Amino acid sequence: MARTTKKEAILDAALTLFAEKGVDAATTREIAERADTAEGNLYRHFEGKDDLVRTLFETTARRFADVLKAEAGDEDDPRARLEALIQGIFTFGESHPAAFQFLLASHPSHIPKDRDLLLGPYPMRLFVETIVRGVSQGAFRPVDPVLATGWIVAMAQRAVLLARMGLLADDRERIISETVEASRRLLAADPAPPVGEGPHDD
Amino acid sequence: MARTTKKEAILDAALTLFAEKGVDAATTREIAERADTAEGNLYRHFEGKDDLVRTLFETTARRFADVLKAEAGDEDDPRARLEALIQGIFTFGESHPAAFQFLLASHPSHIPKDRDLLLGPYPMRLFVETIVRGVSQGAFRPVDPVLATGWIVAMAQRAVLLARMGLLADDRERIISETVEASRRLLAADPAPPVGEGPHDD
Amino acid sequence: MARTTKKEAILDAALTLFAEKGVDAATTREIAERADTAEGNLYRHFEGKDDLVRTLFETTARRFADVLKAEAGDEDDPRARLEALIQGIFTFGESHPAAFQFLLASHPSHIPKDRDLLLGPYPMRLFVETIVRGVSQGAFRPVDPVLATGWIVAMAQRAVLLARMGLLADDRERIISETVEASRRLLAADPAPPVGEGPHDD
Amino acid sequence: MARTTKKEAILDAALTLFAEKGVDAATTREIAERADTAEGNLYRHFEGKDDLVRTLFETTARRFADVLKAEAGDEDDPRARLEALIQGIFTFGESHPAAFQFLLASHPSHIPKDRDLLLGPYPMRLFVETIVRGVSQGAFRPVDPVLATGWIVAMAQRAVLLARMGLLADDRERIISETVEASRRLLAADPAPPVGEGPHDD
DNA sequence: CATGAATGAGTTTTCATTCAT
DNA sequence: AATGAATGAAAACTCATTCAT
Repeated sequence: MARTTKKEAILDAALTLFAEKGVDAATTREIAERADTAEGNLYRHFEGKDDLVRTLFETTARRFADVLKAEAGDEDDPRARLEALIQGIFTFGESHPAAFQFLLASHPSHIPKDRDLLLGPYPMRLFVETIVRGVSQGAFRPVDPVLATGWIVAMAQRAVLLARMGLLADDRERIISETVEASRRLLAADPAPPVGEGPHDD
Repeated sequence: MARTTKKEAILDAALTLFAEKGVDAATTREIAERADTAEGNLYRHFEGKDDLVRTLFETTARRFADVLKAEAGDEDDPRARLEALIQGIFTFGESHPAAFQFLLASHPSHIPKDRDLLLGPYPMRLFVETIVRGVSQGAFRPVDPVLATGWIVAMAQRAVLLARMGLLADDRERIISETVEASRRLLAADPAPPVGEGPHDD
Repeated sequence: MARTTKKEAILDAALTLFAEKGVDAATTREIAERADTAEGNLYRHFEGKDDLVRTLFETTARRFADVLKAEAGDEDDPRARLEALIQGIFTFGESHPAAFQFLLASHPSHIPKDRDLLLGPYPMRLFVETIVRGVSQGAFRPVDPVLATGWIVAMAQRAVLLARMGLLADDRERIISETVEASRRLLAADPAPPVGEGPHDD
Repeated sequence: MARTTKKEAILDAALTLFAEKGVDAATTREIAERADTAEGNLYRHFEGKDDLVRTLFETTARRFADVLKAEAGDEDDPRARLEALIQGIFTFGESHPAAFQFLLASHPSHIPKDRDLLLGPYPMRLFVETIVRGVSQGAFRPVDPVLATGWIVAMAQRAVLLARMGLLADDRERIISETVEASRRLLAADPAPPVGEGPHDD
């Protein structure tokens, strides 16, 4: 009683294999086998292996963004929203491990357009926007929002990887709260200095 | 009377190509061509492509560690030492761009032994040791040193990548000092609370 | 609408070439060419060249055994049966010259399991069984049946080879009858000695 | 304190490897390694691999003939001489196992000239000559001497192989005496029939 | 004589893609 | 839609032979 269509089965199989061994090392034959279909059938649903990769990048990135959005909800406060987004990275890493690995470990040469992934309609944008707003509202100290996004996303991703490799002693909850706390410190606005004695930036 | 041996030429060519297009996409033919040698000669110096990858991992990781050590010198203060190490990541990213890219972007399935790269005799260990010492001396707040190493290294690496992709407005110096400052905030020990009024942790 | 499948064509081509030039000297390219197919197709039907060799050993040995069985029919008398089996070696050598050559001239290092070919479910067993029976019935003189099988099979095979090389003056029929006669003399039971005057076997 | 020259070391190494894995499967690199010399040096002593094969065929065939001659001595009686020659096959098989295997198992395509090996100045000729003489003297029954040589040599060779494979229960001495006895029966002249009662051949 | 790096043509094998059914 | 045999270009790898030292 398969609820999934053949096309979905192919996408699933490909995603898993791409994550496991990398895009190049995964063969169309393996993908077809794991999707329990004929190799030729793959070309009825996709233009070729490249198309499969492209499609997967888009859907997994969108799925990632969806998880982040769901986690952030309509939270308005930049600090709370940012923390929810970070939590979302962990959630996604756990609920979609293959997608997480695929998005992270694919060689740049396979990524359709680097800028898009980072700044396009996809995941990173949510961070950048939140940080931009937080800085302008004074909730965060002034930093380049793209750089700060890079820092925070990289931190969370690395935390997921280290946890997955069994290199961290703490449990899941603790790792997340530690990483959230770290991001808080990273962006915390400095306490307002006594009037008339502010720092000189020049 | 070339100063470089053929073996070195092969390693160089392979490193560049592996970094550019990924290990799988780089062919032995390309490598040989770029090294200006016959394809077969590659197999006199290495057991095969895999051996080439393994060798490169080891030498580039070691080279990375050497740059970090050189940058840190015999600095003893954990704070200063950590900052020097971070500076080292940028230095290495600039002086050995192909090695940097290769170490970062190779698919895990090509990495000989993940644990070794992170905790073995190689780069990451320098960070972990420094943080352990800093925490025990009270210079840093108490954190899991492996997790903190992950954060900081990931931050710096991502900063190098973003800069390389032209996504950052600031100049090199500024990006480095920002990233160093970020790591400082990440690990800064909290000010000692007034006696008798400390926070309750339970 | 060829009656033969591509797989059979490949096996045929390989057998011929293996017999002609030896397993090592026959290339997959030649095999594919002679089978009128693409080289890659060879690897859909077989795991590799080794698999091809293995498969051919099994099928040709079985085919050899089949010819022997057909020739021996349900003949019960050990003498008659043995002579039919010897006749079978010649028949096989003529009807399947490539298979005959392949079985004979392949280097031991290519033979999957020497014992099997000689004593396993295959050709030689038929001889051994017949000789065992003949000895126990007193039709043959007492000899090690394995050794006797070796003698007889080797004799017949060598006769086929010498004939094929044009070194024998006699015609086919004569060579066969001579060889059969030779085997008869080889195994003939000694005439019962007059009672009381027999040789002492100590 | 090597008594052997480099050239001899190369011949030895090649013979062993050719016997073990076949001419094609043995590489010049292996041969050089086993001879403890440089690969290139092989080409100082021989024109190439083919020359090595040719040389080995000649020397091993000659060595085989020498063993046979030594065994036969100046024995004049055809029966005794033939039995000594058969004994010689076993002697050679034991004293020069690699040479024995090399002469036997090399693919025909590597054998310089089949006729020469069988009938030329080499081993087989000794058998043919002895049998021709034995037949003309009435010591042996009338048979094609080439065919009879083939039978007897094949029998002895096969006996050596079976013994080497551990398929024979009897000990060395017994196997030899059995094989000699077999050849005796093979060629024994029929008892002269009473005058006027000769056999009818039709 | 000796060495072993270098060569390049050749080998086995892989794999994305096509196509007849 | 589905199949899986077939294709062929390209991949990794081998190896007899050459050559500078």
